[in-house]
Amino acid sequence: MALKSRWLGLISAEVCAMSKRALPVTRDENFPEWYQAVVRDADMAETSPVRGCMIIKPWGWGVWERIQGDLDARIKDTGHDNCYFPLFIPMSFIAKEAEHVEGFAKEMAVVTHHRLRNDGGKLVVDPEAKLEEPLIVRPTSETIIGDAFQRWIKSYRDLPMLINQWANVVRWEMRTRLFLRTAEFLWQEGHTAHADRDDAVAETLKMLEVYRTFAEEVLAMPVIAGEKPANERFPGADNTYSIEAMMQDGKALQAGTSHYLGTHFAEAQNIQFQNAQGALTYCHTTSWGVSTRLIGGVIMTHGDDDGLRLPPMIAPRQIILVPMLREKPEDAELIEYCVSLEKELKAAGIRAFVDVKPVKSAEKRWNWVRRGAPVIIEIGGRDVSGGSVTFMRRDRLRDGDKVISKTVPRAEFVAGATVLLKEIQDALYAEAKARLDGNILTNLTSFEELAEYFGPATEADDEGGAFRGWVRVPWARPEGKALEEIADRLKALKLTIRNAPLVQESAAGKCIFTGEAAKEYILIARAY
RNA sequence: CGGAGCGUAGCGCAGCCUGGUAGCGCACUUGCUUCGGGAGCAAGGGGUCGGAGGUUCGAAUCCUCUCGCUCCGACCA
Repeated sequence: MALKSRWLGLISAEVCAMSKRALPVTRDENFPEWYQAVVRDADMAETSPVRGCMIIKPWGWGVWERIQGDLDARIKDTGHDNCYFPLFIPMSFIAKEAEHVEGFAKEMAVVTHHRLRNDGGKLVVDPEAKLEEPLIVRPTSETIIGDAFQRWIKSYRDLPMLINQWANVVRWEMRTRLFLRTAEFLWQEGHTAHADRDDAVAETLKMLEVYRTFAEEVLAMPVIAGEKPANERFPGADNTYSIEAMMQDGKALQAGTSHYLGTHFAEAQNIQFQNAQGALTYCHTTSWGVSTRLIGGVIMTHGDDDGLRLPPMIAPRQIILVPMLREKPEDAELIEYCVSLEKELKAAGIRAFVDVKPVKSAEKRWNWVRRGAPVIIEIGGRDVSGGSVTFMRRDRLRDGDKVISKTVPRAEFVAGATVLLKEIQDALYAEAKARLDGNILTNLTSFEELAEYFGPATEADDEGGAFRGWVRVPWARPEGKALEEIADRLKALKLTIRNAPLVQESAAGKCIFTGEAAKEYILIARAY
């Protein structure tokens, strides 16, 4: 048994002998550590000199670009136009909507000065350069966009006003994790104004559906779309909807939200229009967004113990060609073969890439495995002479501990490459879908059973302890104080209500919290 | 901001208790040999031990303060 491995000293010799994985830690050993290892070893991102902020590396950025590209098209297809609003928002704007301020006040970055001064060799903030009104760095843009809407919207003929922007926002979070929660993050935020409630609610649900289909079709990440309970609403919203995805440790990840804001912002910012009868009326507004957090969701949905597995649709490079270079004259032939193959694949609309870096081919292979490239081709002399292609599928990398590679005639590979990528996309989705469907418990009828299922919230759970899925229970949709109490009881178990699925059968039985007749089912889970 | 743990080479760690100015594995560089595959041998490069004070003849090691990271709590896309 070849135990001479870099993992010795990290993992026991027995574990090592059993399998050699591309990451220093497995999901079972410690899920949070595994997550960080993937982010690092897949070259996705790293922490920055600024606390809580991240540097998105080319491979991670490439994924974001794919996400942006596809989602942007869907947003435009549903009638929205892109635009851009400033990073800075006058502090007075934020103060306009009471709940909104309340929700964000504790995590806002504030700009108070506009100049530095050299004070005896030391750079200091120039007290003379104090801004009359402090600016806050946008945590979201409802208020500054609302201010524009107020000027842009005069008539019912201006409605609906449908806009979107791709931007960075800042929320000064206490605790950050790369992609999942960073102080600065990237997102798109859609903002719309409508003549009436029905139209605004329809928009809110339409965009939720755009997110759902996007997550499932592009990210291969199955989600459950539903409405958040009142205590989880966006500050200033009448209704908040979310899509929730199940990570491999069973926790839920809110992957996107859509809000019906009623007339709260319209009233606070005087967004009014004259209706057909000439009467001045408040608009109903919505907002909706998804962020770089999606990338964290992709990692925790599809990653395995060898690193990331990217759905082909968002992989910056879909098929990697690794020539088995040996620093010999034949190398040129290998490279030529790879380059011409790359050309053929590109002609078929595939993002192919020849990795000619002067690095050992085995090293290159494992680097691409960790990064999650969907297909990795290795071309040696035999492939060149035989006109064949030897490749690995990242989604089915191993049979036991053995790496599976397959050799097929070159023409056959090229002809089937698009289908192959589609198969990988579908396989990743199917795997994740089976996990989601198979881990929602629906037979619990009391809070005690719920508590028993999840067990006491222990430290061990946080290191990849026992897997706990989600629970679906009937409830009576209590509000106000009753809801607060329920949230507290759940909180003690580290649980939250994720959402009430939009698609569900009519509720039967009694609310497990209040004992009243159930109105609907809700999902409860531990969450990110 | 509270609780716990941790900061020693790019990554993962040992050394700290019992002070004597750094070590291991992987990665990196060079050479030779290998080669349908996460190679072997040899020779190298890289660290002011998170930072600042203090104790001491002498500090990675002891003391104080500070900064940062990870996990948990509160908060959240």
